[in-house]
Amino acid sequence: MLNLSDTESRILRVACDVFAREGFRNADVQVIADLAGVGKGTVYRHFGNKEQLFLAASKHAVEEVAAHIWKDVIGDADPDDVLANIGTTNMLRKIAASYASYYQRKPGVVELMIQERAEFRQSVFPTHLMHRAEHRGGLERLFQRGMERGELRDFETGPVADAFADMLYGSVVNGCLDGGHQHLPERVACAVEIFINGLACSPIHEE
Amino acid sequence: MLNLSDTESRILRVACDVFAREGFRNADVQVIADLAGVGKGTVYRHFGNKEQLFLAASKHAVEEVAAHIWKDVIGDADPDDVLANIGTTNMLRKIAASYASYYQRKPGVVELMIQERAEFRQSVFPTHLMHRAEHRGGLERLFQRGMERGELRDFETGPVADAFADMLYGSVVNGCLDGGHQHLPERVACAVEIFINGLACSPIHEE
Amino acid sequence: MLNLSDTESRILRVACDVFAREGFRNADVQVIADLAGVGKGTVYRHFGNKEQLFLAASKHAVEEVAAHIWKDVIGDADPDDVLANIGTTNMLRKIAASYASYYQRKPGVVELMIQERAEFRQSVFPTHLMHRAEHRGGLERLFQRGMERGELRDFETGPVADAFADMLYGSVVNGCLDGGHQHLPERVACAVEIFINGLACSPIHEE
Amino acid sequence: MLNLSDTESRILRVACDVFAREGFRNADVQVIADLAGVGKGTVYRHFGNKEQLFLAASKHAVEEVAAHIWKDVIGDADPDDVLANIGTTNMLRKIAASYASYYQRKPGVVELMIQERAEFRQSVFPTHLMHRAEHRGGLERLFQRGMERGELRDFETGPVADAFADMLYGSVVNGCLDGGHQHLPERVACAVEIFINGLACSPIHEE
DNA sequence: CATGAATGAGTTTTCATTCAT
DNA sequence: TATGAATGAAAACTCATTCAT
Repeated sequence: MLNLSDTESRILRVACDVFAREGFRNADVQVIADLAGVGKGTVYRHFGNKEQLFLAASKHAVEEVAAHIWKDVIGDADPDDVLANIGTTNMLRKIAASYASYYQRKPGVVELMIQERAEFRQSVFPTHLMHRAEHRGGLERLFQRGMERGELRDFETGPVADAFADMLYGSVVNGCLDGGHQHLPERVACAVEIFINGLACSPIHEE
Repeated sequence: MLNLSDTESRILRVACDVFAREGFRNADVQVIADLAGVGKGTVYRHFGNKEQLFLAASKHAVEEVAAHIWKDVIGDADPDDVLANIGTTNMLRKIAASYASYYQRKPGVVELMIQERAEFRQSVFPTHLMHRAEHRGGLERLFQRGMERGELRDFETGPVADAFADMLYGSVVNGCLDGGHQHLPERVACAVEIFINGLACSPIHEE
Repeated sequence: MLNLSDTESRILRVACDVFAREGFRNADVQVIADLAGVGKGTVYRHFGNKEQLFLAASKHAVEEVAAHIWKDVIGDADPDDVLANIGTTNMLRKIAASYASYYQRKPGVVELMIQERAEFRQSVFPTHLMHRAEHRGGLERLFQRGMERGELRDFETGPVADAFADMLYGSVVNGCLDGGHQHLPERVACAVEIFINGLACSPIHEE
Repeated sequence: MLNLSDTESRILRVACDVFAREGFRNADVQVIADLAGVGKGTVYRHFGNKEQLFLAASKHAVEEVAAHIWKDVIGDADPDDVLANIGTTNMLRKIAASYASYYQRKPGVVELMIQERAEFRQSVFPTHLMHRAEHRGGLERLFQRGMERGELRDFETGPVADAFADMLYGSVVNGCLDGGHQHLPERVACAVEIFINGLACSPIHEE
């Protein structure tokens, strides 16, 4: 996000790869330095310690995801126009599809997310990311609009946003095992479809 | 599952705690041995190495979850009778609720799952567990029945089972951050409700 | 002082040498381990960390000095008998001479004392040591006796003991530079003589 | 002593503080540069390396002590006049008192001396300093005069000067532990008094 | 002259694993 | 079979020194 020097972004790129491949604990800062073509001291000079390096790499990766989705779903258009044109449910489908396709191409970023959750007990991912992706209200706002437009049933937006994010998270984390990332788009699409339309034959919408 | 000596099950119990608290890499086998009241060599004699110890602990914990859910949902009754009595969707609700309540009480087990995914790139959790939990067909079988009974729409059972499991996984993993485990039941219940009934106002079931 | 295992005392002996030769910061624990013929881990297992190792080595050395002086000056006799036989001033001379001869033979111990003062801002040495050496009253007690016996002028014992110890300390520390330790006995003897008899021609004893 | 640029003397002043506080090994040249408000390269340009920087700082501090004592004891007067006026023993008392009061105010300088002794096995202090302080014969010369004037008993001046310096050194080094520097003047005064008048009741001057 | 980014040699410390008792 | 002392490979991190700007 902030201006990164050339050296810093090269280190960060390499760090993402190495941390994704080896995991946080297993990764050797020396290896990162070597692959980035700098001295180990340089890595420490710029990022302080291994932990901060990891966090920076993780943040960096996640911001790229957010930027990618935004570009994919909204592009240069006005978000409201897009929403008006395609409707809330299609918007959700597009977001999910964009998500899935990103991680299909870069499954390493999933490992980064998992490492962060495992080591630091912080999930950089779900809702927060979406928030950023929308640059305002975020997912909750999207659900809010959908309800106002009569496209979605009435729910509290918070829990629904959580549920959506949790589902994506679960799909991506479990879908990226043993090369399963190749089927990520289908896996996510199926989940989203159920999420939107429900599994049961006779919905109790009118309850 | 297999017959564990007294010593072994004590070690395993302690290992679960320590691995959950410290993470796999961070955990010290010496500490586990001390807390279990045995020598370090004894731990290695029984479990070979740290990795196998972790895997055994993880498996142990997950089997307890499965047993708990089975007892909670099925008890001593005949599974088919239970299903006939309460219906497929309520069965799903009960499974999810049981799950949530278990992890609410033992959030450490969630950390174990995450560690396993992070370190060994294996998710011990979702489908597999359900399989075991049902002691036959598992989740897929349940969905199969639901479709046959006309309670669920027609889907391929595999992807639906994945979607359900992914959703639970995501809810639990993200719901157990910063003491959030206290709200796990609500979080899971909301997700399941959406999953069953859908988010959209006008389902396209008939499309 | 406490029972040291064979391994521990070997490590300690080597550590004294290495710390004396290289200084605390400059010493490499690996070198100590190698010279002691044990693995580096063994050193850490027994002494925790470099700092504690140093402190243990320093304490060990100082206790040897104390034991040496005691044996030299008192031997197996009764301290009071010795004092009665030779008088207070000769006792001081003997203590100082024993001190000097010890450090003449083992100038490395002086470096240990200096390192401790420099790194940890604690002077393991002067009064304290004497205290231990006497196994009761210590230096102060000796001065007390001397005054009671009319051999010494009236002073507060505390400051006098400090002055005596400071003088010994200064002589030893400065006398062990550039191989000067060979002249340590003379240097110390001269200082003690002045200390006892004064430098001025017309003492103001009767003031 | 030599002409120092503004930058150099600022660096030196800061270096004294930092070395005194942290010790030689522990001190970080970067910190010195920062506190002096210059780049790290500038420090190296002016002083070559860390060791020379320390030695320069130490020398600087010691020269200040010497200048202080000189001013305190001699002022602008003629040294011989002062000596004639107050006598040798009082001169010694004044030197010691001035010494003590200086270190009482700047105990950091003591640490510098100790560091130098510990790291470089050179004692910048005792005799040498006095030499400089007197700008000729120094301490030895003073004792020489005292003997000629019949104020001091006959001794070899070298050993006596050593003894005096050792005693001051020991008092200052051991007196500056744990805030003990507040009592430095008393500690030193007592030692000097003993040094001058002797501890024993019946001096053997006439032996 | 001044600067401060880059470097990498050098050290401490940890801990899984072994094996003699 | 149980033990726990010994081991040493492995890694994080520091900081004096250099040198291009």
